[in-house]
Amino acid sequence: MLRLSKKTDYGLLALQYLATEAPAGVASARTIAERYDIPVELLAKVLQHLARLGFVAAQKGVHGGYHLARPARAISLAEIVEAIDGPLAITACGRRDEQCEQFGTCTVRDPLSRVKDQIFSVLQTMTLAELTPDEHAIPIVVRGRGEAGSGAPVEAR
Amino acid sequence: MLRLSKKTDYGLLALQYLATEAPAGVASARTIAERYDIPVELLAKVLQHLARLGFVAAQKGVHGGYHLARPARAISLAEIVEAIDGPLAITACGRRDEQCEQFGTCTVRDPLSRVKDQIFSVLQTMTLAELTPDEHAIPIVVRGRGEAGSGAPVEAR
DNA sequence: CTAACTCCGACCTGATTAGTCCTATATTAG
DNA sequence: CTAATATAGGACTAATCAGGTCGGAGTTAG
Ligand code: SF4
Ligand code: SF4
Repeated sequence: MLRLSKKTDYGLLALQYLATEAPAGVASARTIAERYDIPVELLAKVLQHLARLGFVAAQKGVHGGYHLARPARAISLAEIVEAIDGPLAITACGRRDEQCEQFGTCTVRDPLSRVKDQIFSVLQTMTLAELTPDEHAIPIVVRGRGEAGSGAPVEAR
Repeated sequence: MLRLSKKTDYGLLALQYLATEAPAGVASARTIAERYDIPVELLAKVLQHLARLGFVAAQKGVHGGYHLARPARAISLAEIVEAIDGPLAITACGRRDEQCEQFGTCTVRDPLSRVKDQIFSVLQTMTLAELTPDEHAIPIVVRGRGEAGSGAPVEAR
């Protein structure tokens, strides 16, 4: 159904919190979890993972917590999604290793791969800084062939 | 992981077959299933579903089968995906009914909805006719604001 | 030193999906 | 008419994966 996992959802929520709401940009897993009513341990795991990959820095101890390790504008959605959900793939043949039964005879693999690249591109052009509802989004237009404007371009509200 | 279901994958394969390979544009579920080595019953169910929604027309009987009910150029990927996998949604709050626990406090719902619209737009601008690897794809560039890192615009081979 | 608080890694469980099976109905070749 | 072949549709089972939970290790205030 083309959905991204709840973990990713929570991750985005947490990162967005650290980027905008958190006092001094620091907050513990517990604080964030209570703010959004997320299972503490689960969010903790997500943050741990993000810490290992260098998105956030962790501080143990009594007044510890997490804070962004990189500026919000330098973190793309694509990075976050791939960090938590693994490499982006819309089909089962998502990059080497596991290839589906009909890999050899498949005639839609390449075209679908192109679609995947386009989706990836969409995710890559949006940064964490633009994720907030406050900051008015910059209009982004997806240009298709020929008729540029026709394809229902997504605009800022 | 942002993946579309195997059913959809099979559906695309079948429709693409009917659009290009099938002699006289007609083929039975069995034929297609054997062509791609897909479980017959499963593909049959997918095709039945597509028939009910008017994508293909079914002909029962000894030399029956399915054929496209609409021209390939008039069928977008978005339609097919939504027909089989249900309404496109990248989050759990995918349109009314089921809303997740943190619906009220969520601060990323709206931005993510915009992302969804963009992805939908990508799927909508691609038709079944362009799904074939033969037909050389027209370069499609997703324009964001100035240069998103590796950018990697999607090009025709 | 120790108690409170935090991050950390492994485990378990329920939901979704992929796949199977069985029966009914319609069409046509012979 | 009858046998073969095709769609139609439901119900059932198996496998996979995401969501959630548990106990443990490290760090710091007092
Ligand atoms: S090889 Fe073809 S059928 Fe298999 S997962 Fe990739 S696109 Fe789908
Ligand atoms: S409401 Fe927010 S947290 Fe819940 S599914 Fe939608 S985007 Fe995710």
